[in-house]
Amino acid sequence: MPKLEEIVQQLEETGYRNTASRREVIAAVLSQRGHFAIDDICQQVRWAGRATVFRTMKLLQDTSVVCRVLLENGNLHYRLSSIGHHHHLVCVECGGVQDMEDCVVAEMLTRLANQTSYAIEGHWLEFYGRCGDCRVAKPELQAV
Amino acid sequence: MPKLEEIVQQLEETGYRNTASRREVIAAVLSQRGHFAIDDICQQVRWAGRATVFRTMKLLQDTSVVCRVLLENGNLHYRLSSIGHHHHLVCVECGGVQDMEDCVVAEMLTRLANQTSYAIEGHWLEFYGRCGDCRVAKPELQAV
DNA sequence: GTGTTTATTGAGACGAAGTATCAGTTAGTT
DNA sequence: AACTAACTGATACTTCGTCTCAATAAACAC
Ligand SMILES: [Mn+2]
Ligand SMILES: [Mn+2]
Ligand SMILES: [Zn+2]
Ligand SMILES: [Zn+2]
Repeated sequence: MPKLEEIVQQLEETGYRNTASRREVIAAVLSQRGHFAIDDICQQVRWAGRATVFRTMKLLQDTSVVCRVLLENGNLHYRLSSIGHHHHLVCVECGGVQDMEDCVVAEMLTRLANQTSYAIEGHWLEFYGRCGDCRVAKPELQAV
Repeated sequence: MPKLEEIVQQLEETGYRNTASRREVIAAVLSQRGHFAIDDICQQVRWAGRATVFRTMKLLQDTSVVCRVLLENGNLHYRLSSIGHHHHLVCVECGGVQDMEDCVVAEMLTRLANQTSYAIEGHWLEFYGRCGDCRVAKPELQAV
């Protein structure tokens, strides 16, 4: 979990400038718990403009500081990420997210490469369910 | 691949009314090739309003007449679907889509149920790559 | 420090996607 | 024919994200 200074420095080494707005957005992101929408950052930020929030979020995606979480309703959220490529287990009740560090489909990629003529370049995978706590709280609903 | 009359009849049996607008939207959907956006339907339709197109598309999703295709850029498209649960292999160059009838992660679900406290209720999985034809046309780009 | 260059900023316009409202219409039923 | 609940569509609205562009401020060289 990198700190503000580390992130800024890494950006500087890649040629990005160390600006006050950028720092404010990154600080707001680092203060988040769980997953959050871009709009959450926009509201938490004082002077940084909306466009800058979007621009900075894209930078943080590219540098793997945050990962994207596709909610079941289609909304796109973000989340601090200390690991590389991974997938999510999202609780549809409490919104809790669990990282799955082992990529389930990695082993599938070579199989796909053989069975089809496609060259696989990427994939999107999210799991939805109800976490243990929520199942205890409302046991009447059970997965099929 | 169900025909218009079959779809309408199935909807009627579920309590939905057989209306002219609904038929027009469904007919437009059935005329599509490959994947399409809702806006494509809105433009192809004469009298049916935009709200009705969205409403009817939701019906067609629920009855598995169409499936959703999440494009790499985040756009949501639709596609006629004759099969049940499946996933997609999307060519990022030509937009071609190939159905993957075997669900790769099905076997993973029981493993997840054991390893975590989550009750898995659903998942989203899409693959992106370049199809055989596009690879032949522009062989310089190769997947890693 | 001063000046130059170039990336960056933010206000605001814009567009796409989807939802909410609601008075008027229509399908199915009696 | 009358009734009623479902449906429609125009329109307003929200949310998400991009684009533009004049103004600003890093970084760097002197
Ligand atoms: Mn994550
Ligand atoms: Mn499909
Ligand atoms: Zn993966
Ligand atoms: Zn599946």
